[in-house]
Amino acid sequence: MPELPEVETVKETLKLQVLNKKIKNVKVLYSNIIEYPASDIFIKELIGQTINDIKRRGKWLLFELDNYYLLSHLRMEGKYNIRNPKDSYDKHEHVCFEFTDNTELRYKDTRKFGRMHLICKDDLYTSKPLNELGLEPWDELLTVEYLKDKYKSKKNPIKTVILDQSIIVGIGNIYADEILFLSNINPFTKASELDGESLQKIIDNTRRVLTDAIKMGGTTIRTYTSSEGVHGRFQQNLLVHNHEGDLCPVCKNIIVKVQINGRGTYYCEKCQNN
DNA sequence: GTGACCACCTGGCCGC
DNA sequence: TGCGGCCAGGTGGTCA
Repeated sequence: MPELPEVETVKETLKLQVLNKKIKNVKVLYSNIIEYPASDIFIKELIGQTINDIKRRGKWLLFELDNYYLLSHLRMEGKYNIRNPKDSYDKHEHVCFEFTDNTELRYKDTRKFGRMHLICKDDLYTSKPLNELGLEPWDELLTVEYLKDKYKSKKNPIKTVILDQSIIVGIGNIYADEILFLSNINPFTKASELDGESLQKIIDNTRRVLTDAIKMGGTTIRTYTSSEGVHGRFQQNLLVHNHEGDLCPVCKNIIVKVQINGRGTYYCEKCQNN
């Protein structure tokens, strides 16, 4: 499933494929994907716009157009593919952007969880959804003091809180397990009970894990691949996630899987004792 | 403000 | 072999 490194990989791939292309028409085949505005307005406003740049904020892709930003969240299995207009539609292709050069960018999403917003350029960071996002992992404002302040009232397990996109963006279930393992932090520990040393480890290992994952093109688990079927290689580096019953790479204890607030969580009971 | 729970959605997997 | 039920997951909404 796309987390920050996967979105970064998709962004870079798309920049090579659709930059400076002008939208001739838009087809919305499953309107629930379009969160804002109504799909008929979404289509009308997109026609004639050119894709001038593609950025990323957290797990959101930001297509910079002439007058708008098209925001796209891939959620679980969203992906983009360049197609020929003559290609038949896959049943999971829900939105199609037709370009003036006779190519198409199609949004495919097996589970239909992905969402798109069309936001006026001036409102990008003051309106939903970007105004509710926390700090990027590499933001210099991400410090122990920042996390102490954000976590002081959080009684939930750190595994739950580290996924909170209003504090740090980009961490999903896979990387949360890896970050907590590298930080020797038990996923059940209440966020408010973490000391400064543990918070610093979370910051350092978040940056380390996500940087490494981006270098390797992200992680491909189960059905997820990025644009054009590019497979990430970081899954080979996963130390605990998806390793239930395997030996811990550090202490050789058995890695266990538990549920924390409904999320599958993999960890080593011996190494992760803080 | 916070936490718990549910809905969204479909393919894969498992047990019968 | 076929069927039913459960699971996976990120996010937003509702309610206490």
